[in-house]
This record gives sequence, structure tokens and C-alpha cells, in this order.
Amino acid sequence: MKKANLKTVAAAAGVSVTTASQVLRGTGRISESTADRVLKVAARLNYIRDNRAASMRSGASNEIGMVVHHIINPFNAEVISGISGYLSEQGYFVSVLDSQLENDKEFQNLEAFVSHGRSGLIWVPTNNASNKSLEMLVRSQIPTVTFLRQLENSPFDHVGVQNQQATWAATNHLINQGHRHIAYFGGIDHAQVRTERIAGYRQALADQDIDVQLIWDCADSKLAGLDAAELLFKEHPEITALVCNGDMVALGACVAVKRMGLTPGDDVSVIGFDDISDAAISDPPLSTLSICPRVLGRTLAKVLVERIRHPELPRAITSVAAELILRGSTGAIKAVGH
Amino acid sequence: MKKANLKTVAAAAGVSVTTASQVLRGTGRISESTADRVLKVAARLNYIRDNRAASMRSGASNEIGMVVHHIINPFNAEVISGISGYLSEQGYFVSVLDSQLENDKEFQNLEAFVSHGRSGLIWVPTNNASNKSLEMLVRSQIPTVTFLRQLENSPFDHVGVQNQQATWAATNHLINQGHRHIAYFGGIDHAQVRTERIAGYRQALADQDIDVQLIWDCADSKLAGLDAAELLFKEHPEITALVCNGDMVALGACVAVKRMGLTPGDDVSVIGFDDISDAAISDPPLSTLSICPRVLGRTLAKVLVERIRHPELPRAITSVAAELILRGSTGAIKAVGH
DNA sequence: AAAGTCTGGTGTAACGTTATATCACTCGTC
DNA sequence: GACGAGTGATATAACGTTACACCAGACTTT
Repeated sequence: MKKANLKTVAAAAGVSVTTASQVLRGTGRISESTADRVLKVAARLNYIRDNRAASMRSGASNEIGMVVHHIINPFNAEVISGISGYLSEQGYFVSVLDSQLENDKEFQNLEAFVSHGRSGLIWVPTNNASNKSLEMLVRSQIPTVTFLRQLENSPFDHVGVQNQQATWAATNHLINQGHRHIAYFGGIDHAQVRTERIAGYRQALADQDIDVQLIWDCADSKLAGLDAAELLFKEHPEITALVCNGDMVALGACVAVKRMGLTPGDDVSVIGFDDISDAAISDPPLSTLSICPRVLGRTLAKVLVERIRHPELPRAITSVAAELILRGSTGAIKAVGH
Repeated sequence: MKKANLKTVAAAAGVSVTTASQVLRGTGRISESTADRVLKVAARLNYIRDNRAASMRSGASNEIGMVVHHIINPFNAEVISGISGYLSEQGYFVSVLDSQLENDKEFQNLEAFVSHGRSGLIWVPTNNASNKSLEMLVRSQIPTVTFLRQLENSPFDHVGVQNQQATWAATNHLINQGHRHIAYFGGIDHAQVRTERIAGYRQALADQDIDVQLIWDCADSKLAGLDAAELLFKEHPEITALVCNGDMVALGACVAVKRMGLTPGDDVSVIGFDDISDAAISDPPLSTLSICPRVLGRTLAKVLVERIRHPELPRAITSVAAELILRGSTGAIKAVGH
């Protein structure tokens, strides 16, 4: 049996295609009896609207696209969860594509969404996202919100985190606890987010006239954090505290500390960033800068929906504060060196 | 400036719409010089194909849909990563929707994909997925592969895991290590996957004439595993080993063991399921039944692509074996009770 | 009773693409 | 010099929906 379309439904109900369309969308002026009849016929024929045709004609769709790198990172996963929660309340669907940090793929993913007629986009740009991508989105006039990393010359709404204030607070706390050899741990190259966070770390040290600084690179996973931290402690045994670029690397670093026979929080203090759900139940529980990913996701989604509904409103830049949450992985210094 | 479409491109290149379309798809017989001209014009006008129109007309699209519950679970995330890796090599995109274990939402998500003209679907059915969903997919004739949970009366390809064999091996190993009080830990209600795994656990005990059995429910997250395990050990201090329904709950259980001042692997043995990337670097490293989620994802994607390309082939049921990987969280029994 | 308004509905032309059939030419070939 | 085959390109009709303009009839107003 062929799939039912508006034409077959309309014919079976004895009305025009337009009427059928109006009934199924709840628009126009239709009598209750006609509407009833059409709905029943549609149900009987298992009619499913073809959204491609609908969105092509009407210009609107209910699909949102999201482009991230590393969908596998729990922070992203929780953000996505927050986003899709809000969006589904509003009648939208999100689909997510992962660019895996590859620039070409990022462009392709964004273009795919444009090409498939998404009604809005959420974009977490890679560190060196191409201008090509930005220009393409601008040209296509698709409502877009960037997340975390703000782009130069971008006309788009943005939702970000107060990175510098956050790491300043974390570093300052460690200093007050007596730490004098504090490293910034995690992240790679000159990612904007990381640069801001490092600036906060530097500032806190400078404010207290401490000039020992160590910035240690590592990729954003627990495993990479473990390896990198082992190397760090081998080469720099004087370090007693880490301000980390994310919870994943922080958790990896905690494993490294334990493998050395030491205790995180006791011998080495570690502060993460993100407050992923694992942070609270790791051993020891991880002190972190909480930005509550799920709430952040909802905020992001709200900004996008607002933009879709009111394209004329001025550009919105939202900056969410991170809260320093102290758990077991930080503590006062016991001895210098270990 | 208006967005460019085939008509504007064709006009600017001085060719017909058909020719432009053929050039951009690389089909038909077109001279090199004409092709060149069209391509240059298309690039200059920043032409982007409208895939809605294309797929509506041609009946084919390059978008795959995936419906899961709990996108946030790292196991799913890694499977997705494997899937999208293979699919993007083949020129497809996957978009993922999360049903959060809600039945209605599952149906809506599947219907949304059908409605938006996806060319194929990967579906991880919830425990009590409705017949309505299955029937709708069958009617829509969309190529579909189910994953993990096989549906009754389903005509669809399936990729699953040899659950029963896996937990049999795990339980048997624990018995050989001297354990006599082994609980099955994690999962809820009569999920098919869980039922199979429990059957393997039961069988192993029965094979050795051991009849002490305890099945302990809990939701599929680290946090839930922690809470549930604490309760379990309080009520059943005789238990010395856990066969778990997943790595997440297993890791949670390990935290619970540590909070009791005991050592996983030493005092209580814990075996997980999935081998998520955290398993190898937890403290202690988690023994688990590895099904290498990324490889599984690739397999799944291959089955789907095969189905899309050859609709006439007979139904394919793939069952992947799990491998018992022994790490620090298991060991020989020391004493009965603790 | 002519003009206006409300109700319930319809016909047609898009949206941007691709499938299909067809065409005008140029070659060789017998 | 008629015929078939190959080359390069085109016109037209879909795909399924919605926007828009319009209409017939009943009812109200002046």
C-alpha cells in the first residue's frame, strides 16, 4: 500500500487538499464536523506529514541543529540533555553532529544543517574555526547561537561562561590555603576558553605577587589527563595544586596522584571545571567550578528559540557565572614538595 | 541578497536548470567546459543545495536517524561515535534523538524521523516499546536496524550482544575464584537485555549447584549504582561479588565498596559490562565484559548501509560476543562475609 | 433592498529539486 | 546519402506541502 499524503486524505474525506491541510494544522476556519471527519480519515490512513515538503514551502521547520566537537564528553552530553529538554517542550527537535575537532568536518556539518533546512543552529566552534564557516552561516541567514567560544566579527547570539572570574576564584582559594606552587593543567593550544581561564589563573597569582607559573597541556579526556599528570609530577615535584581546564582531566590527574601513592586533597589539591555528574562521586569527590551543564543547555536553547521567534531583536550575549564548589580534592597545604 | 538556487546558478552560467543540476551531481553527459563554468558560478554565488527538495523529489537522502534512551550514557556516546565515523565515510549524517525512557517520546522521535524523510533509522527500543512504533516504521517502509533489544514480530535487521554467554562466563569466573555469594546488580524491570544477562548468571550458578541468588535493581548511572550498592551491602553483608548490568553501575558499586573502607577486587569483586573508556582507568581498574562500543557502532552502521543499498537481501541478525576482561576489581575470595 | 460581514470552504501557484523523455547535432559506416 | 550510434544539452512534469486570493451563501446592518 502506498503511503498516504494530503491528497489521498482529502479525497477520502471528500474535502479539498487545502481544507485537509488546515485541519491537520489547526489553522483556518473549518467547521467542527469537517475537522472531525478529516482527522478520523487521516488516522485511519496512517497519514504522516512530509516535513520536507512542509518546511520547503513554509520556510519554517521544527528541527534545530547542533554542531559540537566531542559529543562523547559528558559535559557536552549534559548540555545536550538540557537543550533537548527545553526544545522538546517548545515543539522542536535537536540533532547533533560531531566534528571531532576537524575543521573541514565542522564546515561540512554546518553546511549539512543549512542544506537540510534546519530552523536554527547551536554551534560550539572549534579553536580555529574557519571564517568560511562563519561567512556561510551569515549568508544563509540561519538563526545561530554560538556556545562557549565567541567568534570575532560574529553577528550571532552567544552564551558563554565567565571563565576568567572562575579560575581567578579557584586559584585565589588555593593560594589562601597556603599553596605556592600551582599549575594550570589541561587543554591545548590557544583555545579562547582556555586563554580566558589561564588569564584568571595568572591574575590571581599576580595579585598575590606569586610568580611561579606552569601551564601544562593535555587533551580533554580522563585518560590523557592521567598520562599528562604523571609526567608533570615527575618533572615538577614541587607542584602542590592544579587548576584544571575541565573535570575530565582533573579526574585523570587525581588518578595520577593516587598512583603515586599520594592522596588528592591531602597531598595535592585539584580543582576541576564543569561539575559533570561524576565529579561529586569520584574518590575523593572533586572540587570544581560548577556551571551546571544542564541549566546552561536550557539557557542556550532559550536564547535560540527567542532568536528564531524574534529575528529583529538586538544581539544577545549571555555570560554565566561559575560557582566554586569545594569538595574533597582540595585542602590546606601540608608540606612543600612531596 | 537572496540565496542562490539552481535556477539562478543556471541563468548565470547560461545553461538550463537540468544541466546545472547534473553538473553539481556529476551525473549525465556534460562537456568539461560547461561543467567548469557551472561549478565556478555555483561557487561564486555560494550555492548550497536544498536537500529537502532534493530528497523529496529523488526519494533518497543522506540523513540517518538514531533513537536512543539516555544519550548521556558513555556507552551510547561511544557507540554513536563509532556509527557516525563509519557513516560519514559513506557520505551519510546521523542525527540522534533521546527518548529518555519515555514511551510517547520514543514514538514521537521515530515519527519525526520518518516525517523528515530520513533514509534509514537506528533504533534502541525501550523495554516496553510500543507496537505502535513498530507498526508505524513497518508501514513507512523505512530501512531500520534495531540495536541491543530485539523486538517480537520485527522484520528489521538487528545487532545485539551475546548477553547470556557473557554473564555466564563472568559468573563462572567468580565461582572459580571461590566466590559463593554473588549478586546480579543493576538494571530495572524486565528489560530484554537484562533478562538475558540474568539468565546467564543464573545458569552459571545452577551449573555449579549454587543456589544463593540475589537480583538487585538500580537505574543506569554511577550515582544510582552507588546508592543502591550501599543499601545492598547493608542488607546483605554476605555478598562478596557482583555481576553488573553495566559499567556505570559497576563503577558506582566500587565507590560504595570504598566508602565502606573495603577494597574492590580484594574484599568485594565487581565485574561490569560494556567496557566504557573509564573502566580501564578507574581505581581499581574495572573488570568487565567488553563489547567495544565503538566497533559495535561501526558494525551497526554497516548493517544499516547494507540494508539501504540492498533492500531485497534477507534479514540480518548479528550477535556480537563479549570478552571477559580481568582487571583490578576482581580477585580470589579472602573471607566469607565482611 | 443594497451593502457589508461572517462562515466555511476551494483552486492555483509556488517552494527547489530531480526523473524522464526528447532533441539537434556530429560522426562514422555500409 | 540514408542510417544508427554517440554526444551534449534541454523542457516538462512531478515530489507533498502551504500561502494567498478568492468565492458562495447566510446573516446583519442601514
